[in-house]
Amino acid sequence: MVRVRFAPSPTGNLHIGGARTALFNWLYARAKGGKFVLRIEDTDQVRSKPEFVDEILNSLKWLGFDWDEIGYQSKRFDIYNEYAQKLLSAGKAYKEKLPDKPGEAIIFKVPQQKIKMQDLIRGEIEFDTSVIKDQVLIKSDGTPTYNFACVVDDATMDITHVIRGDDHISNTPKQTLLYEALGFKLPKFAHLPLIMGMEGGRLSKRTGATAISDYRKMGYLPQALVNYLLLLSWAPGNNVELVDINEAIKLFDVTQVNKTAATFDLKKLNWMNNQYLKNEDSEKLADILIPGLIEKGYIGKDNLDRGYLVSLVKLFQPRLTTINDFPDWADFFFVEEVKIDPEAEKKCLSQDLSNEFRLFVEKLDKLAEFDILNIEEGFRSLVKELNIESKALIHPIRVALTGKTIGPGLFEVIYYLGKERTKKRLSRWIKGGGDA
RNA sequence: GACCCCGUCGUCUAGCCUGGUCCAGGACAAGAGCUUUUCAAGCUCUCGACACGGGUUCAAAUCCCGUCGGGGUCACCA
Repeated sequence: MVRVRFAPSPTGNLHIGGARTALFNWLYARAKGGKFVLRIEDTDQVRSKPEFVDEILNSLKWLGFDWDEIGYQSKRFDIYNEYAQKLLSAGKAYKEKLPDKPGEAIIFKVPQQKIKMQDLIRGEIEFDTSVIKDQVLIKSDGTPTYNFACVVDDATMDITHVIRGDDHISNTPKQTLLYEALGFKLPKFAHLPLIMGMEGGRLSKRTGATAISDYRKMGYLPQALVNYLLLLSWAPGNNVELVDINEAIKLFDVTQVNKTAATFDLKKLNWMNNQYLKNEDSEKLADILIPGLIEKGYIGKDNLDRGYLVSLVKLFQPRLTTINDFPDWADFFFVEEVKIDPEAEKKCLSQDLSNEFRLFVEKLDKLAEFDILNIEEGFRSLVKELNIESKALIHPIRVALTGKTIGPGLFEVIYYLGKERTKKRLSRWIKGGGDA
């Protein structure tokens, strides 16, 4: 039975790197029909905060990584002490009292030897432990150190595969020594390459957002983020980029993960998010958008026309990079007074188009049916009569109606805006009293 | 600095294990154009890489060695 674990420390948010480690562990567990164990590494009493535990758990849930078990290191101090005592009485560890420390620390005597470890991703890695100092097991305040708690936990929780970041590779010989000293069976190790920022080095806040919750706030879909993370250091083959998580479970294999560190590229994530956004069910997308629209005062809590909203979502869906783009781009559908972008006004509405606008309004009034096809037909006939280019009128009308030079097709916009609002917005640009 | 890991287009990668089918394929980005309704969507095209140097071999991105480059770790943090 495969048992893997993800062991975050609640001293901060769940970040991109952690999420990717969680993803690969979760995938491996699901692929092998094993268990995915969560272990909260909260031995640092000062820096660990319960709100970070909540934040991490919520982010994992949002990403869709359900866990089978959860444990907290802070509840296992007795166990760590028990094993430390064993090493002490076996003569493999000793106590030390430092003048500036409260109590005695328990320290592991590091035996000098060569260690060969097998890594599922990298193959054989060799270390000479003579360069490693004796390791503190239990600190003088009675709490265990990371490497010790980690070994005791992984062994006693029957973890079969330790899948973690590359940065732990040099912890592995230290831990291997502890497994041997304690008589524990060694798990299999797989060290994932790190995710780096665009400017090189570790992904950091300077380079961009690192917290998963930030990506959620920025309007990324969890499926898109997971798919993007999946493609960092792993590829399903056959030039496939968009891979459904259930498909990934079938195809994933840790041993095929790359060895090279990957750079986090927001542009590709954006593309990926757009792919998922355009394929997402419009009803579902509307549901995701509703809270934000209510918050902005764009729609009412009680009197919202869901069908109408879904139509608008469909209009913008292919273009959205993030969920948050929708309220920004579709704002003109929800407010009475359109905010006209000054640049757009200068570009498209600086000349007097009173006559053209008035004639267009007349066309709209004469339509047998106010629908997209008829609106376009009316417009086309007007342009023909005026003997002008379509775009000479389309762009000014778009700016007058939406305040923007870009957006969905104009005739759809007019249809969903409705005749009255369209006329009202056009009349503002008709000199000498538009009677709309 | 010591130790460890890594090195294919700007970025993510396929190919490497099992040398020839690779004058290296795909995706993102970028650039150009088309879409005579914009683009933030769509379509088409272009640009662009085996880090370098030695071997081994009839043949090397693929195997070996060295150099260089990048990253990580060296805490009574995790």
